[in-house]
Amino acid sequence: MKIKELPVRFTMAQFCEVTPLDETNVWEILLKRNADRIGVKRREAALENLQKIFLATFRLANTVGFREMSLRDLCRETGLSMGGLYGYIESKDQLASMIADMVLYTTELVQEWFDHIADPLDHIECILRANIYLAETLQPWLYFMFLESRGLQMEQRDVAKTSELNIHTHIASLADKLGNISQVQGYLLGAHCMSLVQDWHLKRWKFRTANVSPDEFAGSVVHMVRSHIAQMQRVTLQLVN
Amino acid sequence: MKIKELPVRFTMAQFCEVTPLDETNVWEILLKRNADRIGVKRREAALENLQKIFLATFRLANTVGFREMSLRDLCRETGLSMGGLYGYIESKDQLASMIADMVLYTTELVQEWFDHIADPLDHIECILRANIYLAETLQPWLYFMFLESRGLQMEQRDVAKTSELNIHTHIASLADKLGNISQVQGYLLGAHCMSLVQDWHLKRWKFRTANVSPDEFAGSVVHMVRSHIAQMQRVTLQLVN
DNA sequence: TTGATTAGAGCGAGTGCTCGCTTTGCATGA
DNA sequence: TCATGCAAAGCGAGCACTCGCTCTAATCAA
Repeated sequence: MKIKELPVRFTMAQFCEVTPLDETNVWEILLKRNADRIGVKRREAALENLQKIFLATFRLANTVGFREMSLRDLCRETGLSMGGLYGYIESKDQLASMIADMVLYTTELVQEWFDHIADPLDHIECILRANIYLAETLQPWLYFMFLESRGLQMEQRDVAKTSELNIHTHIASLADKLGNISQVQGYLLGAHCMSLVQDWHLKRWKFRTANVSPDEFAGSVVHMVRSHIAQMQRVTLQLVN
Repeated sequence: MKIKELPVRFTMAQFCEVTPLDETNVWEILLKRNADRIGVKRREAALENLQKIFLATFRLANTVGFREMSLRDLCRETGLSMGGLYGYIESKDQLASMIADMVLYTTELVQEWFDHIADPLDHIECILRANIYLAETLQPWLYFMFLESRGLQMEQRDVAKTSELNIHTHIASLADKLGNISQVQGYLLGAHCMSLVQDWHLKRWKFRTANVSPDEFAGSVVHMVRSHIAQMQRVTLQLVN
């Protein structure tokens, strides 16, 4: 199935079928995008160790924080030595940069997937669903970026902000197409959408204990956004008549 | 004006009139709650320096992060010396604990302010508005807690989570009173409310550049939540008939 | 053997915190 | 009014320690 064949109200399972970003080839993409910096030649070992390093980084950074996670902790957690670790990264900062790069790459990839959808409301629903399902697959990556971006170098620092603003203004411009919605209302709609979507990876602990599925969550978010827009149009029409 | 005299759709200005948490007496509360640990006796100087220390902490921690902010940075920023600083705090960790304590104190204070409001929908609106306006006054405190709670000691660690869960379940239980709303729907409503409210202090940079006022933001959030609830009840009724 | 990979001691920079010392603010007595 | 005395408050070099990172000897695979 291709992306263009997805129904508007697509599920997590359907999304996973069409996306080129599942949990196995994430590591291949990572290796490919940083091939020049990674000294280790044996591809299999490299993939395995990359996975170890990044999963351990997420485990440590997402519980105590990236800066307070020492490289000695990381070595113990991965089973690698200091020297071994430095075959894959060239500095601790650059380890964070690789994560930022990966997040930027994937979010930009999704950005244009639904430009073929004519109806602005449906277009918004697709963007919401895609970003929630993406946040399900890449949760530790996105969570890391949100919480640690302050500690990164200038270049990576604004990745999270720019990515957010891109989607935000995209949704606002779609709202503008609907008519009967003021500029401020459209702007706030965009903000609310971002907030609701990000909730899925920011509060993963909450939804896991409550046993809420990504499909239920996405359905609820979409319902809320659609109700909000419909009510705005209804009220404005009342005022106009 | 008393809290019980507030209209349901109260504004930021009205909220500021009734709340005992404005920007000046925050420091008095802070001093009072930590009087035993603060060595400095002269009240005026103490208040002034406490303000300097905490504002500088927010400035530094909210740009580079609390753990990577060194106490020497803090000294430079406040104009105090290392020894002078330690007249007000007993350790760097305890500086963070004071912030956590303050946040816990204020959020618990607001918790029961609107229990006299009978209509669940109005009750929810009041909770939403109060928490947004509170987030306007205490933005750096709440932002700090959200981003740094991982780095704190065990006791302070869950302050943010517990506080969030309290309001979340409170809203969910109010939704339950409305009838025609399933448990999952109510739970997700609570989650969405928290997410939308927190957006105001988490993305302050965005709303500042876009020149959105707290009243506009609160109005939009309330509109969205009310539309969502109304639509849920409408659809369920249709299914029932 | 030979090239790739690992191990882990070691380095200097930077950290949170202490402590002996100096400066400040203010009640007192003339 | 003004010198005096003395806690209170502030200062900052120095301590022990951890950090990110490097480097060389040992080990492994082919």
